[in-house]
Amino acid sequence: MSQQNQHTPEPKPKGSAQVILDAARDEFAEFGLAGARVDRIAERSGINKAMIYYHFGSKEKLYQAVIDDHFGQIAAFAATQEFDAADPAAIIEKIATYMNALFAERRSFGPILLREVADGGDRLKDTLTRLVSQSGVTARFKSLLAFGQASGQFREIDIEHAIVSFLGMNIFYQVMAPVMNRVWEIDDEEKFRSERPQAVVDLFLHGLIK
Amino acid sequence: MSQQNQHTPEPKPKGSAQVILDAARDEFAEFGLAGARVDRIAERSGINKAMIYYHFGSKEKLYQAVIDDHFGQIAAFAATQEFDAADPAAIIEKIATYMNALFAERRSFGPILLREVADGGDRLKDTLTRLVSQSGVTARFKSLLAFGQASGQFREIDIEHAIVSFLGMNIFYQVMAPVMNRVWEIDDEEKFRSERPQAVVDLFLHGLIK
DNA sequence: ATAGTTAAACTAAACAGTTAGTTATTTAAC
DNA sequence: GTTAAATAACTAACTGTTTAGTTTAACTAT
Repeated sequence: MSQQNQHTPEPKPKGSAQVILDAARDEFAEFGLAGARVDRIAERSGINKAMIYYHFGSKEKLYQAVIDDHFGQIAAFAATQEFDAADPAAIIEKIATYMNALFAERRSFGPILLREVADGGDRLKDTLTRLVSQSGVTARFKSLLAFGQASGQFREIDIEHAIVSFLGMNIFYQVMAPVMNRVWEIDDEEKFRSERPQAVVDLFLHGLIK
Repeated sequence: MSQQNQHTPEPKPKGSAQVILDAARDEFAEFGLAGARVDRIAERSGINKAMIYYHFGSKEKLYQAVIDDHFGQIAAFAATQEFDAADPAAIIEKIATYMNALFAERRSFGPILLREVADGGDRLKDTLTRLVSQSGVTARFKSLLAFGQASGQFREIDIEHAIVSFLGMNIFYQVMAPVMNRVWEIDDEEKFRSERPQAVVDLFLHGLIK
């Protein structure tokens, strides 16, 4: 049964709080916290403005709820993943592919992230720090590179800088795409985007290897 | 008369349009176009609000003027640079160092760029496209990589992806610093920032070499 | 005269947040 | 199992404030 067929008397596909959250996500991605209009979120969601205040209390709290929702979903996905492979290259490729998919599938995430960082990132720091430390990506990535160095596969390089470079290669295009495409005359965005993880992994691994 | 001492009748170190522009740059970097307040720009600059409209016409036009001013200064600097070295590694290092210095010295540039990209980047595309094509960085970078490949120094790699990766490595930390520092526990931001160009060039070149 | 400038008061619109009241759904009492 | 009370979900209209942008009436230096 897809939704409720037959005898179920309540046809509620989504709670209205979730409908508001979805509309708010799009509004905040498009206009930012200061530029977003509560009336417009009400219009987009088809739900009365007073309900937004009823459910979320204020525009600011609604914005925070959107961010928490985003990171909650990422954390939920990350929790299901296993990174205990013996092959460093495979793990690196897996991370690159996941990050790519994250930005490709949740297009509102990029703009919200950019604006939030421009605002100083205060609403991000706690949630993101918790997500990063709980999922343990940094520690795993570090031990992975350290292992590669110890076993003589990888060159001696600064691990912190390598992580930042890896993240930069991955995320930069995903969030900058609208401008990059125009300036560097990339016509087929989807094609280029889908090629990215492989290109990143290729350059990164060659950069590491002795 | 508090300002003018002695005999100088015009104590004008900067035209007031420029003073407004400087104050507006900080305001827009901090709050974005929608979040910026014209009254606050007047207060910051110490110049009456009416003068802002006298000189710039509207908040939107003032914002565009700030962006044009930024890119104008970058273009002016780029015009003085010479990239005709025979050594690919030296050119790559030069570009990395310049990009680093750009974001380090003009801290308001990062936030404005981020917000502008989140807004779709329309106010950026024309100016940036002109700047990139006039300075010819892309063409030069491409021919540089192509030369390296032809001469057998560099591996066969996709040049577009390599450029995007290089830019990502360089720019990502510069604009994301406030959040990155916190999440990845980077204590000495200035030290890390200054190390970046070398780390980027090192990884990138090793990634290219056969 | 003219261009640049200031301070202050003003307007019209936009906006976040509220209110008073309505309808639906759940809970408890009989 | 029906009813009444309580709570949750909802609405249209309103309020008070903020804001971009204007105007006016002065002043200063060329």
